[in-house]
Amino acid sequence: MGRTRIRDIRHEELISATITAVHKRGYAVVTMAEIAAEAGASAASINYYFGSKEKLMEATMRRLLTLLKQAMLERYATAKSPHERLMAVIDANFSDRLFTNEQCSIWIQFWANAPYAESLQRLHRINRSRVTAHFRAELRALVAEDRRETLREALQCYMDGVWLEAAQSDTPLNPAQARKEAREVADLMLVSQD
Amino acid sequence: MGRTRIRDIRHEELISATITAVHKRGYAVVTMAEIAAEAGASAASINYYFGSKEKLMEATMRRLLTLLKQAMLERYATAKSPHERLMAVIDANFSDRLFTNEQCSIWIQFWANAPYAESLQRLHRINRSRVTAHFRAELRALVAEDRRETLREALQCYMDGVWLEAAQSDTPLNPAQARKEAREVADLMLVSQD
DNA sequence: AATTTTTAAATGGTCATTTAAAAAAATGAC
DNA sequence: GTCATTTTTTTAAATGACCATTTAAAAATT
Repeated sequence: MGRTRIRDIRHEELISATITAVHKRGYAVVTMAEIAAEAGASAASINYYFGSKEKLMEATMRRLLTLLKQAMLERYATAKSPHERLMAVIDANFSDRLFTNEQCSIWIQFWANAPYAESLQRLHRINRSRVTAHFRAELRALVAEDRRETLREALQCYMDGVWLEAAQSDTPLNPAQARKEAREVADLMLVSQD
Repeated sequence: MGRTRIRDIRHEELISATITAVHKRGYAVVTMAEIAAEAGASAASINYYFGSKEKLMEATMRRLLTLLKQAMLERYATAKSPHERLMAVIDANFSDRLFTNEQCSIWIQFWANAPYAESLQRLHRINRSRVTAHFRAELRALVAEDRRETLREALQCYMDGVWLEAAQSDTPLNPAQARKEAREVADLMLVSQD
């Protein structure tokens, strides 16, 4: 058992601290010392556990992707129809756990820096592909082929845009409201199809 | 006449160089020396003309906002109906002059850094307010009141999302195609209204 | 000759990463 | 259980870069 216990705990702590510190200070300027302070550790220990600042950022982004994937699978489990499953993908993106100021903020930070760091770009693409695949699968049963891709693109861009706007907000977000609006928008687009 | 001629030329050149350099290297890591090299000048001359790196970034962002405003006004001039004016706002955002890899890229860079720099945040808010106001004004004649804000939000988020995605692309963008799709999306949402 | 523009070099500061040593935890023989 | 030994974890301090900004002087323009 607990062979790697401390190692795991420190990974958790330092990734958490990274999320908080990047949100507070911005990816562009946050320092190892600031992240370490946030976790009550020293900058040197980050390198002991992660090897470099870049690898820490990569691990942090990977954590965010895992959270989103989990939220998506959770909701998929109980959804029965294509329409319900489409809404499950939407709900996952705006779930209480994910749609917070801190996470929207850091998500955008990674997003903006993805084009300049191979490792971030890879992760970013994997994530987008997954969401695209889910949308395509469910829209197949809901929308005529000639409009399907337009609608999928529109929905995905809309969701990205909501996150982008949320990242600028300095008042607490309202995930339930965001889900409701996103469902309305999706239905608005689907209506003209039946 | 030409009293401030050279000054104006240098401002132009250095802002252009900033756009290119930030696109190439990222806001997070671009240096004064790189920007200067892009313009065939020295880092010291940037400080001579702009005072500091931060002020250069602010001036560059201001230039981008001016371009967008101009594109919007140009198209507004020939639009006659609310629907045409709505499309004018959309077209402006995806005009040939603005919807390029370089500009989408730098726009996202500024966007991501706005929460951490007072001067950028101010400019960013001014811009969003302007777009919001235009949309509200035109949608008033096109959409019932109870759905108006949802639709406006959706459209704005969609457009932001398209820019965000464009910034990740490494193949040349297609502004005409983007305009066509955006119009389709807008009409799709308007259809369910009449 | 006076003013504006330009830059090489100096300055001062910041930061990621490494190093070397200390502290803490685990191991295991008794 | 205890204590010496080995391994893991932690950090203070050193290192070596890098960079924005300033300075002082030269070059260009008026």
